[in-house]
Amino acid sequence: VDRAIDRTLLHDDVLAAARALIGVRLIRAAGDMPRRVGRIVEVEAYDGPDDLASHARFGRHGRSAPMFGPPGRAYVYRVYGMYTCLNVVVGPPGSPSAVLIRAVEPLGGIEAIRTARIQHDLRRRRSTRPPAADLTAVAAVRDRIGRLADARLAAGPGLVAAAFSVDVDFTGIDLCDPASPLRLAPGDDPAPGRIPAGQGSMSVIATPRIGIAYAGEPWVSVPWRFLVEDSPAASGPRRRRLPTR
DNA sequence: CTCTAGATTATCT
DNA sequence: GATAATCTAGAGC
Repeated sequence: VDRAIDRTLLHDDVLAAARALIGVRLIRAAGDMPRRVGRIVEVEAYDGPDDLASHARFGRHGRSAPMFGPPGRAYVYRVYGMYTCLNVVVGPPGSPSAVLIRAVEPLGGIEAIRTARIQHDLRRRRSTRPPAADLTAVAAVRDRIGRLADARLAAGPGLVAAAFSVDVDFTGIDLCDPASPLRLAPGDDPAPGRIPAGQGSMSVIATPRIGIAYAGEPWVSVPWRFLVEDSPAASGPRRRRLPTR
């Protein structure tokens, strides 16, 4: 069993906690499936009720209730009717801040991750298509996922949840408990928020957050998205084409 | 390569 | 009743 991260890492203000989560390992243990492990390479910070991009702006009720709880728990919700997003609750209890895990670089259990991605896509397809087993379409999904480079398997918030089989049932679980089916473990980085040399760039950059245009200024512009510069596993289009294994 | 439409449903006003 | 912390396919260049 792995050691979990030190929860006090998450006691800081939300920006410090978000930065500190870069490089941390996300671990998924599911029954008899091989253990899935990845390195967090991209996050976004959502601050208390004043942040008009945050789900906490509606107050302490409904899906966002875990945000108001103690740090280190998961806040998981469904978005756009079909995707799931994983957050780490941070800050002292009562301060409803959280960090969205936007992208993870797969390190272990990669075939299990691929399988989970395929299952997720097929499940999504099943709800919209007739129940007939459309073997051509199923083969197309398997083929598309099978060709993806490892680094693209969890390169977006909805893809992280799909790759690590995170469902909304997981909201509220303790990610700092080494016995949790989904947990956080320390990376072997030389310093918080830093990536070892040879594993890509050392630097962590900050940009505005994605997909929150509704929040207006200043929230659309504050640089509260943190990512490993040039990481091939970060979300969005890549500059360079990746080998497709 | 970039751009855009459309899928889908819990949660919000 | 409207919208959303997204993603993919397909069209156009």
